Amino acid sequence: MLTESGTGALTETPAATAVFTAVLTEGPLSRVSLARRLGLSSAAVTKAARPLIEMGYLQELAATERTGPGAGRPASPLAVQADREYFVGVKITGDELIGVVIDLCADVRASAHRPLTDPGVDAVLTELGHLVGDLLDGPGGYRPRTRRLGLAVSGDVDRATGLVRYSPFLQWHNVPLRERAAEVTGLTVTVENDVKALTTAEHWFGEGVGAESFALVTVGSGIGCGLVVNGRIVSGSHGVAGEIGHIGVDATGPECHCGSRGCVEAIAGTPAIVRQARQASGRSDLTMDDAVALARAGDERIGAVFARGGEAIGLGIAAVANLVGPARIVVSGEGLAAYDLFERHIRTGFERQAFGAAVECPLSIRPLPFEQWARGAAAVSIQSLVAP
Amino acid sequence: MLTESGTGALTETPAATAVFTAVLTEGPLSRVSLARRLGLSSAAVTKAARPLIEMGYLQELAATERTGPGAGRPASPLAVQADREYFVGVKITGDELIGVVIDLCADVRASAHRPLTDPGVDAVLTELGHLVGDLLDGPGGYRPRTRRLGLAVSGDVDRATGLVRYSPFLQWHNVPLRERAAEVTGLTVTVENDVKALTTAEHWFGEGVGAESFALVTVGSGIGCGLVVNGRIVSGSHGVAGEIGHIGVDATGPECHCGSRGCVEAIAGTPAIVRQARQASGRSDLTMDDAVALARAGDERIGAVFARGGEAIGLGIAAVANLVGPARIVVSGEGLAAYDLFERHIRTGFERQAFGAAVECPLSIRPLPFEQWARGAAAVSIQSLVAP
DNA sequence: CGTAATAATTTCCTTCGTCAAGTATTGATT
DNA sequence: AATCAATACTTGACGAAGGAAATTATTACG
Repeated sequence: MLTESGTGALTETPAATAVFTAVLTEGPLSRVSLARRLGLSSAAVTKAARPLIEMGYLQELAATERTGPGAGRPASPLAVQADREYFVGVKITGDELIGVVIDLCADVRASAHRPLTDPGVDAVLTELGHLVGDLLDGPGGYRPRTRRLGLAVSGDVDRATGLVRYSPFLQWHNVPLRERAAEVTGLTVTVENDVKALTTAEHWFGEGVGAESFALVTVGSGIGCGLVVNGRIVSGSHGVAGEIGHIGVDATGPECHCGSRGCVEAIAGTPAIVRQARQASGRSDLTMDDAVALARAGDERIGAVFARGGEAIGLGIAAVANLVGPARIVVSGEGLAAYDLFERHIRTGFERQAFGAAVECPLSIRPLPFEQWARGAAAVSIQSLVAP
Repeated sequence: MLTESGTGALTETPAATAVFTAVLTEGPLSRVSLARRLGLSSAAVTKAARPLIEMGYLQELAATERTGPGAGRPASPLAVQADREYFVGVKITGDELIGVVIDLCADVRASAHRPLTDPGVDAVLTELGHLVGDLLDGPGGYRPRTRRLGLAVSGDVDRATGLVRYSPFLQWHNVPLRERAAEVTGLTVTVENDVKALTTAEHWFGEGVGAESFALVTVGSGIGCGLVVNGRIVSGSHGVAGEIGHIGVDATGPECHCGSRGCVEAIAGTPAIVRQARQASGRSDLTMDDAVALARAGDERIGAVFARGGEAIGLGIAAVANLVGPARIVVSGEGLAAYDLFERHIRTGFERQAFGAAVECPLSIRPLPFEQWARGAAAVSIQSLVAP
């Protein structure tokens, strides 16, 4: 059972929030190093940490062996008590709900999914209730220590109010998802755009940790981009941000559904890859898996499709790097399941177009298990606990 | 004579900084409305404002007439005392120094310029000393109330240290400009990248006031972009940010010096416009002014050059809008002296490529007197006084 | 003139974080 | 072993910042 204040937020001082966030994201840290890092006195850290330890959110680790030449009392690092609380995250797509339970360290403890036959709001909420029940009342026994649920939805989402203004795949308009989901599940709900959720997760718990700015590029049927600048997620004033799918990279390229030609998405999106692979092979029933298999087996024409796609992605990434100058960039997404076919070409495209020192921006290119989308949603709910 | 603490920064509390910034940027405001706007108690505003009034930075305006039906004590709005302090700003280009004196409201009070024959650091500093002397010891008598100098330089500048890492036109490498300029002028110096300085000025004193995020696109020999996101300027981790000049908008377009084809800059930069106008007219000695005159007179081939350029700019702007979603966008720069020839086409290009609701982003398109660059530099030095 | 309404100020109080002093724990030196 | 220097952490007094609520100021309206 959890015992803190009613709404559940850790009602702490700014210093306590900073301390908890730092320990959460940057692993075990001694009080003194926290003080240095956060620009606080060590006394302030001691005071801020005490209630967090008492509430069981932080624990003191055994002293580590000394480093450096001098003597001195060894530090007793503060670490997150991972099992103190669990968080549910659910990614809602047009045909499936994917859910996970994570602990305070954002490690996935359980996962489940449910197919959706009807993307209507009511049907989705019913399924959501079942999914959350499955996750929390199953073997792990997570229910008693779980209070929060994060939902990730593609489209225009207002995180502050939990309103889904518009979600294209679900065809939802102005759905007050936070309230609805809270009714169904009894949990405190956070709703966030899927790409932003994933970006947040990566910023707090992944490769974006410590970066003042970074970008997450997702490759799938669409090409998206989440941005963190000056330590904060970029939201876009008109509900639009991170749209890199329709940057033009090849005016002679294929037509895009947006009306233009040679958009990144029209070359490198999963459907575009499949279409081009079918053309190249002459087999109209070719699947993505087939295309990957053929390319890996050395089919040059299909290899060229991936090469061209990778390069288009790289050019899009370069545009991001040139414009906002992130400290690092992560490229991920279902479309990168075949990342071995893409990687080199992404780098080629990036290096071709990146301006000046922007080429030095580290690129991480790796596939993304679909479950990570749900983890992103759950990570947002951790964030809402810590920094509401 | 100015009398505050040694270094000159207004050493205030966070609340005082917020109050002063709000009055500075959002015009006269009563204490109560400031309190509401800033989320403070009115008592806090009273306390924060008092020393600022005593120091002469703020003044209390006469009560304005009541609004609304009810009665009540009229508000006495706080306004900036524009003449309390003056600021010098200098834009350093490869062949000229442009300087201005502005008051606390960022209104230009004096301006001057000096040609540069030698872009070497020492020569520039000597000229800078003369320019500042001309500005401060001239008719306005600004010297006694001037302590700060802002410098705007193109290229990679570290504002925090005042180091010019690299400036392409000046061919400067790692010049500790802040220290050097402080020696020469005896003023407290701030150094900033020119586009960022202009963006900052627009954010605090221009059309960007009140916007949580906005973008300033400069059109000149290059195409640049300054960004404010979540209320803060975007700096770029590797010294690169706002580079939109090399987004590809037409793969069949002219070659660009960057090695690619059809970059915005290769189509719409001033040199590109001139080159294309020469081609279109067959006159190899055509100047920019000639091209503008011919286009305005109805020359269709040259008009098409501007049309194409404007559209390219619009496409680049759309990329910015899609990626960061600014609340508004200002398009400006010397290249827009002929903005009547560009404007419609910029909007066309923007609307063609802007994604979803991003088309609703308000675009301001207007020319930019060159002196504004210097004003931007001076505005940064105001900012360094208020929020160091 | 009172009275309601709004603005600004004052007083008192809480809270947060710093400072400086003290405690704890280690390795090195005698 | 005893001491010392170095580092980590804790404690308690203090100060500064901002809030709450009462007080004063100034208006419009009856």
